[in-house]
Amino acid sequence: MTLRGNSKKRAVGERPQRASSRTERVARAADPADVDDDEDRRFLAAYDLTRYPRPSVAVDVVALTVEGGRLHAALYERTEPPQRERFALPGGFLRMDESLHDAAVRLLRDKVGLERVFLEQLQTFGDVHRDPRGRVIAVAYVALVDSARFRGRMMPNAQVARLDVPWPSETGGPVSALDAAGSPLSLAFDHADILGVAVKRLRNRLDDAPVGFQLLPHEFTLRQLQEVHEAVRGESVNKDSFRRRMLASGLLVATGSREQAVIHRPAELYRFVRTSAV
Amino acid sequence: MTLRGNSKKRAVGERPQRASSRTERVARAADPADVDDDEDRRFLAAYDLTRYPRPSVAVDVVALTVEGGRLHAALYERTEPPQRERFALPGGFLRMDESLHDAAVRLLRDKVGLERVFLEQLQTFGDVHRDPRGRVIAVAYVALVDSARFRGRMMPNAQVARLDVPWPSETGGPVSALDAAGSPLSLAFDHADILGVAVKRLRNRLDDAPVGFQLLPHEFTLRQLQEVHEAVRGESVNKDSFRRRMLASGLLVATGSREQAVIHRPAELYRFVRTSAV
DNA sequence: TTAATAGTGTCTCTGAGACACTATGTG
DNA sequence: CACATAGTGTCTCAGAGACACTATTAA
Repeated sequence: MTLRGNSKKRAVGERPQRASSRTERVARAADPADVDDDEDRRFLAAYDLTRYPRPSVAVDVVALTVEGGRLHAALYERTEPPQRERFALPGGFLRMDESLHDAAVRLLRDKVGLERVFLEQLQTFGDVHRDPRGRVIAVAYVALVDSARFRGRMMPNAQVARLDVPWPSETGGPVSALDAAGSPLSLAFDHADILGVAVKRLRNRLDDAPVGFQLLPHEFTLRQLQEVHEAVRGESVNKDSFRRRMLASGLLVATGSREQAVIHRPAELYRFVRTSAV
Repeated sequence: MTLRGNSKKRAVGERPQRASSRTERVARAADPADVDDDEDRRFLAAYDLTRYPRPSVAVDVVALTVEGGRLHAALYERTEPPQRERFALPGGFLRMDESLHDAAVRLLRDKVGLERVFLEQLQTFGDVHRDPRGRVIAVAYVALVDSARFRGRMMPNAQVARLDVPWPSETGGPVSALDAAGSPLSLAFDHADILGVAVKRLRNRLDDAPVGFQLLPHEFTLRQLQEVHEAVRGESVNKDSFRRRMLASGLLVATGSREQAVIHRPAELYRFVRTSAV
């Protein structure tokens, strides 16, 4: 490894050539990719990341659904301090052997009983005093769920709480959660802010991304899809242009069957076509 | 705190009333906000977050600019292992007394010499093996900078490297960085992916958000703004409709003065009007 | 005057909103 | 049959692209 000084003067970005003679092989060993392997191995053997102060890292999941034309989120009443009796997002601390995404999947499975749902990173919240236990940064994820999948899965201290979004369009701001009677729930930590960011992001994504189908059963009518969009946006949308836009998007495919047991003309059932971009 | 059992049976979401009698004051003390204060204080005194394993948390900044009609990012050649001689985003570990945003501001100031620039959280990267030193999650920020502000501020082992984005539209994927001669730089860790997510996000935001002005000096011509948009999108945009859209957006205000020392008709200089939404 | 870009006027095309109309199920 | 909602046809309006034309500066 005496070539270190020389190798550093090598033209930046120069690519190693295939080589067979002795000198060329030495030159090739000076390529960053090879140097790393040897040098790093020794460096890392003596290196201890945990010498330095580290925050705790939590993963919180905003599991959103639409029920009765309104946005809802899964919340748990905390049974242990701190902030006992307040309502919190399902969450927990990141384990050392799982990725952030895997942690969100695990928490959704263990705390809400849901698997195979749309899941996407939202944002990381890192204010110094956001958690009274100490320095905890929270990586928030958003899950979009068909409301039927919640049935019977909620724990006794949990509920799917209706969200009250006090701002129009994509303004942003905290969001409050209401119980079945319409009274506001006391939210733990900065979870009202996290809910607000989740709703804001979802409203934004509705315009361009193939989002919204995840909040419905596998087969659905255009009317149902429109009601989901209206619930997310918090305002009514034009029926005609909504139909045209959705049918023209190529994201929907007609199943040929129609909805059952309705008092009026039954609508065509559609299915979501997952595009290559997703 | 013997009311705990009772207070848990209290109707969910019930609001505390203002009260003065003894019994009412006890009932009021059962409100979560008050319970927390007392109960939490004792709980937290005995609680130690650091008993549990924690990852390290780094903050990495993607400082983007446009030079010569091309996107560039500030990169540092690593002088210490691991991955010495590879190029990395300016970054560092989060301190316990600063928020994530404050850390990004500090790193931008200390490592790139920039202050008061547009800065926004991008995404958090948390694959288990993304850093050979151990479990490190990285919260990435994007800074948008007028290229003139880089002049003379770069450290000797740093450069503003041209980005080569190998995908069209908002497809996504890793992005490579090129040196002045056009040869690819070897990027450290998962920083090619982080750059890719940064470019993808910027392309998306260009459509709806007041973004792009941050990449230009305080006063600029419409032509300059168009070149920035073209550099970000990686494709040419229609001049006429770009002008109309920008002027109609209300985000620009004419200064009344015109550009100097050009070989042709000088263009009006505009300034960015920060809207209330931002 | 010429070169080069700034900036305007106008035509067409496309997509959204509005609205009237027809279609098809239940009771 | 009436009722309620599904679904279609068509008009209008606004914004984007295209393109021709005028304006203004330096050399």
